[in-house]
Amino acid sequence: MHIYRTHTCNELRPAHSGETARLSGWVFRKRDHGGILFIDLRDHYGITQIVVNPGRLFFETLSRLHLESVITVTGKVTLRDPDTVNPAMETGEVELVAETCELESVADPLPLYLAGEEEAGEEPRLKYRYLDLRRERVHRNILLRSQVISHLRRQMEALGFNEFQTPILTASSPEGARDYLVPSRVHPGKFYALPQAPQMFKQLLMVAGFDRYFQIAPCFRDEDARADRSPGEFYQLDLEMSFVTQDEIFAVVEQVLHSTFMRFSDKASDAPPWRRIPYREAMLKYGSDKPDLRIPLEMIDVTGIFRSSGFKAFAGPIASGGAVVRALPVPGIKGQPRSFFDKLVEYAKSLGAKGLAYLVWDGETVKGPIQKFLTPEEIAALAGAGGMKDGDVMFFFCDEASAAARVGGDIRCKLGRDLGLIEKDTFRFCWIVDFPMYERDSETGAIAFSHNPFSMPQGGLEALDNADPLDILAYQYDVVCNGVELSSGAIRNHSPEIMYKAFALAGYSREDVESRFGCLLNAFRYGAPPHGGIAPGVDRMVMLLAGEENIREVIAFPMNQKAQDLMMQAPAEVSEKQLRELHIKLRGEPRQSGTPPAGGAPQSTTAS
RNA sequence: GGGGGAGUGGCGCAAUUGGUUAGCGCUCCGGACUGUCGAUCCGGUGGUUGCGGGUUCGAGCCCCGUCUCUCCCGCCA
Repeated sequence: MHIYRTHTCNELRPAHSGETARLSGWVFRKRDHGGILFIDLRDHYGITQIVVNPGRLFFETLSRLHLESVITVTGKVTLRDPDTVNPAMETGEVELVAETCELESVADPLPLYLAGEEEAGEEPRLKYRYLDLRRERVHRNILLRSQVISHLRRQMEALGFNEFQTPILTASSPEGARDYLVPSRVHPGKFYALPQAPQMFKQLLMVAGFDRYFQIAPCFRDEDARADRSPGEFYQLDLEMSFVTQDEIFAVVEQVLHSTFMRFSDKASDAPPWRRIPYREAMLKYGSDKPDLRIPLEMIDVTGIFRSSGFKAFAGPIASGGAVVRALPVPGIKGQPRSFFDKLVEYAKSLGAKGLAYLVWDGETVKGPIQKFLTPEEIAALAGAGGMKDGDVMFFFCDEASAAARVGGDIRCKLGRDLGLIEKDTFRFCWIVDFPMYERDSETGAIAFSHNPFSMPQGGLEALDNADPLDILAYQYDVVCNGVELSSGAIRNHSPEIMYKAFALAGYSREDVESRFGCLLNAFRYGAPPHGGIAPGVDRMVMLLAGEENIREVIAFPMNQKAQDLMMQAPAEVSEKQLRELHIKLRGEPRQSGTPPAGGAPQSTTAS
């Protein structure tokens, strides 16, 4: 007999009754009746009830054993009496009657309680992550992640993609997020950077003629966390294809993601081809470039109706500052209490709006704070534009276009949540296409790349030469699911000539481009295939599939919001010897934390 | 860098407008119990209410500072 187990804890069934079996696992729960002891023994696969009868030498030991101790139990598989069957357990028709028992690992009292429904706070959970990961929900999430990644690999290989590795120690990229830097021992004063994405490498693999690349790629960006953004590192299904159009890339992503979402979730999922929404339309209708299409509300532009109206708070900014007015019609909420509208006005102000105007269609009349400023004709025009019926309410957002979109888009989502309008159990996918190539920097007023500077501008060189830069669109696209940006990609600019021009519009000289992107530029001089790609975020995909609101729930060992690993205590100080080898001298004194977290977190060092 | 929320025994939470000795569940420790399945019952240990100052006859609660966690903005080519 195997020294640890003959079966897993989710294997024994009535058919095994009478057999002698051996199980190993963690003591999940104990029910001690003094004369008889029940132990729920848990392993990766499931739970089996162990019965310990009185008289066994190990009865007393087991009854005093702490939860989560690891034991090996050998005994007879026995059918339970019909009235003691537990239908909630997969092994609930049988139990193992212990004859011998080995203690493999005796547990100390636990800092977290695992068998209860209530969940500990994030801090203890992350500090004792190896315990937290035993809990069924997180355990299942991590397993789902493993299966999703495996499925993605098989899909990609079936589509003729080859998986590559690219360097982790590489060069700092001059555009984009803050880099994580790694000092060089051999080259004093020089640094590697961890890749923000394998962007250049995958393009160079296309230049090298490999045609179809993919990688479950680790990406490192020193940016602050969000609920759906892990600080430090995350994974992308990075892919790149040669000799392709945007449509072909879309087809690959639609097939791979759709098959993944169908396979790993019971929720409905939009069948390809997915809706394509131009960036400008998304910003107008949804106030966001990652619209949650489960919310059945859309904004409209009503700037023209207010331009010459008597409502000076809107007409003034439209005339003088180029403000716009966006309207959000919401059906059937005239019966909401006054407090509902007051709270929404306060909420709008908290978002930076000056106020929140609205009109209520109530029977034959239209009421609301701004009704008295508008003529019947103007109100009729609004009713027509928004298709207003009795009971409907129209909210107005007047500001510079991006601010109006931001506030309107936020309130659209809030109303969707608060009014319970979000479609249940559904994944709504869309492509956001035709991103602008450039935008005006809000601080400096200069023209800057709005997204990826390596994207191919629509219209090519001719557009760069002749069009207003702010009107030029890029072959740049995002995949969005339920308001979560899953992926961003582009058809790349593979022409040095177009690249010089594109960068010139953003204020880069030829010399700048050559010094910063010389490698890619040079590669493109020796025969570069037209190519493009995309990189869906694996963590976010798993988060959506697992139904989690927080990305840490699908990462085995996540860092906290301040980019600390509470379990490994990273980042940490290093020895003077290590610093000396790396030619590094710290500039500031170590900062004294007021209260180290329980267990003594590392004191952070300020190297400003 | 900025804004919101939170911080009370090991864990999760409570404590009327500022008013008695800071309560409850779980864990833990001791005891009882032969069919439970979040076992039950009895008893017990465990707290400088994150930290430092202030107001007050009196502070878990109010004020100031500070630290920590979290959500958001900035940031994320």
